Amino acid sequence: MPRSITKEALLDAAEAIVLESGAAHLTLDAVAERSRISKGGLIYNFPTKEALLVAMIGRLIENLENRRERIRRELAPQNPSELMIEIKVLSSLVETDARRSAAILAVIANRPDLMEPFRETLCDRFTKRILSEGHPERSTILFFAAFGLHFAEMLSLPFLDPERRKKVYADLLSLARADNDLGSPAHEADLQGGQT
Amino acid sequence: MPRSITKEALLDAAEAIVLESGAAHLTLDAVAERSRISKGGLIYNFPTKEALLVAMIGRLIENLENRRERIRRELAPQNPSELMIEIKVLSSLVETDARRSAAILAVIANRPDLMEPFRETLCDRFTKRILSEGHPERSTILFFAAFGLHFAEMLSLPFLDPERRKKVYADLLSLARADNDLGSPAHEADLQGGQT
DNA sequence: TTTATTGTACCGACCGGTCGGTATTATACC
DNA sequence: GGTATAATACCGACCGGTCGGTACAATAAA
Repeated sequence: MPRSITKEALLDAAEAIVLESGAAHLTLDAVAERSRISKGGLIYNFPTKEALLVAMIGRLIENLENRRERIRRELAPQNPSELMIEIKVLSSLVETDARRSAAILAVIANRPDLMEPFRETLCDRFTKRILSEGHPERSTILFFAAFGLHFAEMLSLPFLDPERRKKVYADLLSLARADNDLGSPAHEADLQGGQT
Repeated sequence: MPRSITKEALLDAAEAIVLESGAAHLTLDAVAERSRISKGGLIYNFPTKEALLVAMIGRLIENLENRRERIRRELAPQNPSELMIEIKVLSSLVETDARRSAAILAVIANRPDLMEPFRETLCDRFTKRILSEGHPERSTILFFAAFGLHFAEMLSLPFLDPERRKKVYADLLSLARADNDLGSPAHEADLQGGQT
């Protein structure tokens, strides 16, 4: 049990507040009231607001990594590129989950410095894994398209209706798959076994 | 003279605070202190915090639209698509300008509702103009790639070093140009004259 | 009893905003 | 010209209220 029920409820409440009212309204009292847990209970579980913010990013990263591993297993038979996995991860975040990521905005707003670990995780994955695969120019474009799409959703910018968005993610994935199949038909073993 | 020197100084200070310390630290006292204008002076120019936030988005939109018009004039000989213009606009925001856009985060954090006009502007431009041009699937991918790249820069996610980023923007632009040249070689007049 | 957890009253710092006042300049009247 | 009037731009002390955080008594679990 990595986190208690109480902690989860508090984090849920915090996310909900950010979504509904903006990061500026994320106050300890508001979190306590919304979760129907007393302020004392909140402070017991998260001694400072910083601890709460850290836990919020933590849960977000955890959620993303769980998805990624699940999708990695699901796609394994196709011998997928890291880019394909990443696109699948982002597209798997339906509206609700995508908007939950907006909790990051609360962290950026309150304590930009706490973003550092997340920044590193994200960028490392990109540079070390995706860029090192075949055809970095195309991969970069596909990655940023998926990333941009995700951010648009996160800020609920209604560029695209759900069906169209799904279609775009599908397009991105099939383009990535095409690159992957085309780029390295001979050394499948490298991608599978390589663990850098 | 659309805005006074004082107002500009106050908006500069507000942007700087958001960049350095996060939206939560954007307080009236902080803006006054940083701009070395008294709190009274600040309130004289922006009667409420909301007015300050509105002016912040206003200046951002203004800046973007000025760039767009300038770039539209510059590219006019090439008979550019809206997508090309949009990519050029985003790529013209060098690091400093891109990070200044992060002032939007302050608005989202403090008063998400004030984003509405900006949201509409952005999405209208996309759906009405870019999507209506030839080959919407490719345009969508190119647009979101540019958008994602911009957002990454805004949040100073160091995915790419400056040279690489420039290269990606150049790639996006040449792809957009290829689509544009290929898509409508016969009816240039339509794109030029059509004013919907 | 000990320990873990919760509820609540409270504190001082800080927040957005008000208000009485000042400095400067332009205009009006004599 | 000299002086009263007024508009503009700005100043900074202050107010009511909110914030993150503390103190501590009450309760539950062992």
